[in-house]
Amino acid sequence: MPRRSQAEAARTHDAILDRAVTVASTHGLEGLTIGRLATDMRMSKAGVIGHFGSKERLQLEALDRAIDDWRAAVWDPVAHEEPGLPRLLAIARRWSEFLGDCPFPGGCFLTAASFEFDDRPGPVRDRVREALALWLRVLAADARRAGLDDPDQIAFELNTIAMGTNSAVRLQEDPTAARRCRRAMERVLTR
Amino acid sequence: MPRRSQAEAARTHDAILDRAVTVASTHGLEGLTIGRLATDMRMSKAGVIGHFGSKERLQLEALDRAIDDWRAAVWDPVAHEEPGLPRLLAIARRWSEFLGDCPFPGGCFLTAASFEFDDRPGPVRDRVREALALWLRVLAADARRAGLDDPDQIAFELNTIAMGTNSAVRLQEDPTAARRCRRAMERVLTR
DNA sequence: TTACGTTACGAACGATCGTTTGCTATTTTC
DNA sequence: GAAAATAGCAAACGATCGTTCGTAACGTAA
Repeated sequence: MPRRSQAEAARTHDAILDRAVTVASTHGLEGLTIGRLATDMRMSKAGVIGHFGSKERLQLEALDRAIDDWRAAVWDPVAHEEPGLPRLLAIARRWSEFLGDCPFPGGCFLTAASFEFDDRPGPVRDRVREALALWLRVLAADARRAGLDDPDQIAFELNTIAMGTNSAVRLQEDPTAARRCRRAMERVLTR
Repeated sequence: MPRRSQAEAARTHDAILDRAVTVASTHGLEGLTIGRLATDMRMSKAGVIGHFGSKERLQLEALDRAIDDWRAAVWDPVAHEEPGLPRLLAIARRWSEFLGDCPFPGGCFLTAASFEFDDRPGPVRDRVREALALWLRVLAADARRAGLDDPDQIAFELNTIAMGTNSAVRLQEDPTAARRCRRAMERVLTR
């Protein structure tokens, strides 16, 4: 295959990332391999890695892509809601829907990455941690605005519910998980 | 190294499993490799795998060991408590202590395995799922005994809190996570 | 039109993966 | 005491890992 134009190369880059996010959602960011990605994309390994320089940078770009996707799916639809309890309730609804019917075949990418890298120092872990910490601050800020007691505890609880729900959906294949998730979150918010 | 007696071989077997559980708690059951295990144990790869037959059987034995350890650390100390709310509160205390100060360097093994294998069919996933389902039934039974509304929802919520707490402890290195975990569980039980 | 930059390839690198084979040394069994 | 069973090793298997190299083909800018 000959060289493509720069515009086409950018599309190739994107397509590789799409595939990377899909594969990593089930096999993990570490289980993601250049060779498999190359086969899937009908490219050479060198052609794939050439777009990123190293596997770690590929992992980081895939992670950023997944974060963007997540924000677009969960945060953007509710960002316009009134800050405080109304927005928290909207988040509870949207978040649990997202977990119950996830766009990635392996469930929530960020939850999986959290557990995969929680004990492995490096830029991937740092990035996951940063994204999660930001989200916890967003939740706590709205909880404070809503006048709820101990906003950090509220944020903590909402996040644990979401992570556990991912497991209930994927591992236990519990069809009621999304409903239970929303119910649990609403209980936290309205007690 | 010459052959050892059967009693010594059993000890070797156990020592390999100990190491396997430790390594897998941070690197995952898939990141666990025979070669690394052999180096750690100062054995040959063949000597290691000879005890288990295949990597998958090693994974399953390590998983069973981790399940036993977990039960000894969390369930056994509270099993004698009065079934119902008293035991659930004891579980909340013991479980959150366990999560905050885990014997494995990589945090709760079962939580990690849940997320690692939740989308990968096979005996490992089946075993994790079975163990978790059993635990959920135990929790729900006590919740029912306690007269709590929707016992399955209670079990679901307690489990999500535990899983999320593991992430807060490991990834966020949140020193208040264990306390928040216990508080969240008690709120679920006494509302 | 020429020169340069870049995409992507094929091939190879050393390392490591899980597993198998052949063997030795020892324990266990008869 | 002879024979069978077995723990563990050394070496090698083919496969795959991430990465590097040289090169061809093409787009882009001078």
